[in-house]
Amino acid sequence: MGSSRLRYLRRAELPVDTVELARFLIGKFVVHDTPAGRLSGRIVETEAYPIGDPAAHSYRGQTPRNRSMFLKRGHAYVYFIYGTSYALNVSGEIPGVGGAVLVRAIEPRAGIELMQRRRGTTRLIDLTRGPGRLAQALGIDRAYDGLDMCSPGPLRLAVNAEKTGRIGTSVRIGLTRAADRALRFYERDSEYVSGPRTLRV
DNA sequence: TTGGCGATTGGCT
DNA sequence: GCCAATCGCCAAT
Repeated sequence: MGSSRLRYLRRAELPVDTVELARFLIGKFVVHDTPAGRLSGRIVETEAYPIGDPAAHSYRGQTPRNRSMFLKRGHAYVYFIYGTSYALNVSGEIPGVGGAVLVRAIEPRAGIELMQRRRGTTRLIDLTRGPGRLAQALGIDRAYDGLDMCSPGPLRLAVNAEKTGRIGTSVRIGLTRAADRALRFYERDSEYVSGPRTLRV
């Protein structure tokens, strides 16, 4: 079992590049400490929304909604989409430059019971597969937008001694613009990756 | 002030 | 696999 102790990631450990960060974050952990206990999961799928990307919310410049994308790397950018779901991102560039990594799927680890309650299902596989689902399971909403995940606080990035499996690459999911760019990263052997089978080789 | 649209999900076929 | 639900954002009026 891979349950060795977690160590919080320092900002200096994060690559100063959104695409590199997207790959780096595979196998790392999202940790949410709540009054009801710790919720955590191992990141198995990400997408990069880098500088100059027409599909990125930051493409047309800073606005009230996307301002967290312009914070120094390691800050949470949380947005609400389709009237139904929140999505958790990690900013990936220097201050004033927009770029972020969408966390698309995690493997649930700590606080599974609480996640099941929040999600209204006990099926592990459906708990945190997809950006909206993992945000709901972890209890992340707009209140978490702008939080520094590399400083003391409820939401952190962490790592442990587990090895990361082979990482696959594909186009991103659900886009119309810049839909051809291979900016999605995932752990090949994970059961907890979202998206169609055809994107999983 | 407004309307078109989106980095999704869940339910139904 | 397909499609409706749902609502905040922002470019254009």
